[in-house]
Amino acid sequence: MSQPVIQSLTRADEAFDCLQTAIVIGDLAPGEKIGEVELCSRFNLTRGPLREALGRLESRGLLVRRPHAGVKVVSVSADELIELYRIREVMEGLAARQAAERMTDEEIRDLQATLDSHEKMIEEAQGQAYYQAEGDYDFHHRIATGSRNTKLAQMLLGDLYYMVRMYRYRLSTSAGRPHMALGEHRRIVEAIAQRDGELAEFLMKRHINAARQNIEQKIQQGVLTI
Amino acid sequence: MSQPVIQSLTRADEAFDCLQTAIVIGDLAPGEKIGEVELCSRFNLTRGPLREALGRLESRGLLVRRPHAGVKVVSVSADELIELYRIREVMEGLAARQAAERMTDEEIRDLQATLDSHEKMIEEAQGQAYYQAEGDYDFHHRIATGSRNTKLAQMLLGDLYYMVRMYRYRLSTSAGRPHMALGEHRRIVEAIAQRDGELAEFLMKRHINAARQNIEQKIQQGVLTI
DNA sequence: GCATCTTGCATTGTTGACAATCCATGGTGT
DNA sequence: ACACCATGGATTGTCAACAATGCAAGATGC
Repeated sequence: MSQPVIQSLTRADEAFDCLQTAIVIGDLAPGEKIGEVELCSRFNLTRGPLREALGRLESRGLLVRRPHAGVKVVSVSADELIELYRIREVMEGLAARQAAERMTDEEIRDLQATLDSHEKMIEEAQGQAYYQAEGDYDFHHRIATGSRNTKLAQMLLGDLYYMVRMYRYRLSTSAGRPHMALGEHRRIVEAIAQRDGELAEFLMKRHINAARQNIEQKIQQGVLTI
Repeated sequence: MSQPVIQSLTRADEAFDCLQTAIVIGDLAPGEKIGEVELCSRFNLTRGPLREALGRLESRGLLVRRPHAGVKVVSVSADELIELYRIREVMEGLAARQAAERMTDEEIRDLQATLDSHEKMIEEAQGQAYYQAEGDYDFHHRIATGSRNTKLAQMLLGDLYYMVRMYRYRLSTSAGRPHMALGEHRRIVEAIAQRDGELAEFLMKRHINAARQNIEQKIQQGVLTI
């Protein structure tokens, strides 16, 4: 008998999730100053749980809080976004290497199947970059957990990705990039399937490096203002 | 006129600091289950601020919380400690590289002076590994902030170091290691002074790799049980 | 007319009481 | 005697009122 494992979500947890997604999808814009009472009415909470959630969000760096002065959503500059990608590069490189060493054969097959479905999506929904963005997230998510490195996965999934996703809805990937990214994903998985950790790390680093350059280019062209 | 910048610390901040240091120095042992009221009386707080602090600590991974069942200090296994060092390796490698590119000349001079004082300490207090441990922390701290990568510094200083320090008081570094570590530090700073980011990264990675192997060895020898 | 100080208001921080949940102990039935 | 269920106690989660602090608007002096 599998236990239900409902483990009654506490209000603070709900508040945390709500706020986090609200920030990530841009419902709460970066730099926006928000009052506690306003948030309470908006999410049907009382201030107790809300404050606990705010504390958690703050320690994760999604919002900043000055005593008696209020709380506002963090706004990362273009430079900081680039720095985020530099961090991703080394951390996900490590994740890929450890994933190559530790993922089960079944997980790898699943990953390959995932890429197949992504390919289909890209072909069918030509130009619909959204799927690719979600797919990209899915891919990196699996590698992070596949590393079997608890803290690494926690830092990637709990900290970095949320900050990156904050800006994803503005970063409509450029025309040819989804196809290219898929190819890079394919090669990474190939390396993992061959249990070649060193190669997987190298390819992953290059993959994220390319994504970073893509963004950097757009910022310089003025296409993307942050 | 430099502003006082007292910015009234809130009770929750105090609570957070108190608990964090209590956990780090081992006053609250890993795995120990702790009640809220007990903590309140121990640190002279009320439950409101305490709970907010607990939330923050939880999201940083220093303690785990099950709804209605209490909170206990996280206990990291030997394997997880090793994994922590793997993460440090890549992240601090990046920090060293960026520090080499961005630290001011003054900061570098300060860093060199710091190493000089460490050397003195090691010579004078032969065997007193504590200073070395603190010194080691100081060194890595400066490099992290010197990287000018806000998020990177935040992740290193706010997450990883605290977890590593939890176990530092047990990891009395072995006999010859302080001297060797100091030499490694020297070479890293040298590379930074020459603005050779690539070399700084390489040396830092090797430095942390050596520390990891040192711990791994001790665990295998059974000297260190976690 | 401009700057500075003061006062009032709005917002955050804190507190203690109340409600909901879990754990353990003791009882009962088989 | 063992297992299961029920009840009591303790602990956590939640709430609403109170206190403290910062911010802004208005008044006053230069």
